[in-house]
Amino acid sequence: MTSDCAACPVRRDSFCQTVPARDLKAHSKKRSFVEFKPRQTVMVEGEPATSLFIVTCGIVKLLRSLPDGRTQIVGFRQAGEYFGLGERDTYTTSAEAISGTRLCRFSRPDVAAMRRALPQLKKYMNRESLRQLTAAQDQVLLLGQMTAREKVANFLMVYGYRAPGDTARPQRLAKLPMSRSEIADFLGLTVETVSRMLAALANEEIIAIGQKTHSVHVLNPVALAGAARPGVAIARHAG
Amino acid sequence: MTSDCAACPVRRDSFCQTVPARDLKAHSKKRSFVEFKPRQTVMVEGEPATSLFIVTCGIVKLLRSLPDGRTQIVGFRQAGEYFGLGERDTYTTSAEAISGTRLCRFSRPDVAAMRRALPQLKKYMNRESLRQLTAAQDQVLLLGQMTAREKVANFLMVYGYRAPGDTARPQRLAKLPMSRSEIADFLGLTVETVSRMLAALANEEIIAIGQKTHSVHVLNPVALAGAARPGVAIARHAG
DNA sequence: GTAGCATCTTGATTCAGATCAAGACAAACC
DNA sequence: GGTTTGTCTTGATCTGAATCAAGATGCTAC
Repeated sequence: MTSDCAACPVRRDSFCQTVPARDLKAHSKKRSFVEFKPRQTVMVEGEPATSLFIVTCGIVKLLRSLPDGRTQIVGFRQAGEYFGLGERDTYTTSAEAISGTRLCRFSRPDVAAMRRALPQLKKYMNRESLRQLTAAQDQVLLLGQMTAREKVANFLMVYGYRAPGDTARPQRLAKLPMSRSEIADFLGLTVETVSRMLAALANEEIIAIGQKTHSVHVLNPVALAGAARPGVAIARHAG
Repeated sequence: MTSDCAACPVRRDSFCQTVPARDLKAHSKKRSFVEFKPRQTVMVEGEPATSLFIVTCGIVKLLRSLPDGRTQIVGFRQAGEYFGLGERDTYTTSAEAISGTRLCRFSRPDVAAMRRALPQLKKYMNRESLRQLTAAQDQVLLLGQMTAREKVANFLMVYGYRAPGDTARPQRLAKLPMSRSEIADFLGLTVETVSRMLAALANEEIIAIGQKTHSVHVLNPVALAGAARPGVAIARHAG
């Protein structure tokens, strides 16, 4: 169950840390790993909800769509987080791999059995769904009240984390795993506006944008926090 | 535990239906009812999270604020629903009574004891937090992608429910419990825009607005659903 | 009654962000 | 190499909703 991808940071309180792989194995009959390439669909909104997915490696986006094609990303899921089974017997979101992704898939009865047998798993899932609720409320505040500049700054505060082991000066951020249009769909903006806001922040020397890779480097974390409004941040992995 | 206010509809799967009052009483040592007047504050974002509240009667709004005063309503809670204790050890939202409200308050240890002793309560709370998550994602889609007109139409589809026993023709909706400014804070709009959109819908004879009470009457549910975009609706009691 | 205050509506104007349009740049292919 | 294709950036213009500003209406108190 542990991530075998050194680049994927796993939260300390995550699934993998809470429930050792061997315990899961003992109680799950149909556990199976699934791999997804970038842009590949994992599940589709409205289809029967049969599986619970746990991210082992990579990053997945959860999305909701309107009939006319407008799409909103309601959250991201990273290593150690789960998605899939929820309130209803159909999936309430679609899911798509952003980077190359490895997921652990459990059938509904397996999940029920494991929840019964492993109290620490049940506890983890309850805590995690509360965390996802708080993150979704963060996103509601962001979408409902913030300006485009504030939205982008907040996004960078949360998702522009430094890669582990990166000690370079000036402080630099890892290449964002998501594209400009994914950032836009998450923030309720257009690609053009996201690009303009990044350009503006770069112009103020708060960030620098990599010439070739489009990666984002934070030059002035304090000013970035100011642009995001102090005391306000969306939780990582909103959802 | 049952609502003693006939006007407050209680969902069939709600707290009150799931867990009989006597069972709760047996396991809770410090259970107490609290009453709130309209506009009275129940809890404040950032303060230590000590209580879980269950709405017995009335309606409560949950809100998040930015340092500069901008406020976003992240959800409403009605009879049979709970709020308060969540992911963190401080409240992540403030709560304020909209109508006159009666709440049932439980201390943290009492909640833990009851969850241990009453499996149906634990199950209800898990289900309910998943429902609140789905509702919050509905709101994210609404805030991120919908126009003002669509937002207001969706809101009416969900919160403009018919009062029980109201069989009048033409179909009429109960007076909305929340003010225009509360609708605005929930939809990420301004009061003026909400008022204008309601006026526009009234002008198209999709709804009628009560002259004295500002209550909203639906004249043409089909057209209203059209304005909200078919197949898209925010779940009641978004949260 | 009417005075005071809060809420709601309506109109005029402004502006942030969307839309439309054109290039710039990069990775993938032959 | 050159061509194709997709993503990103930049500029010009448009527009939906915010803002600013009056009024209208309703509620409460006296």
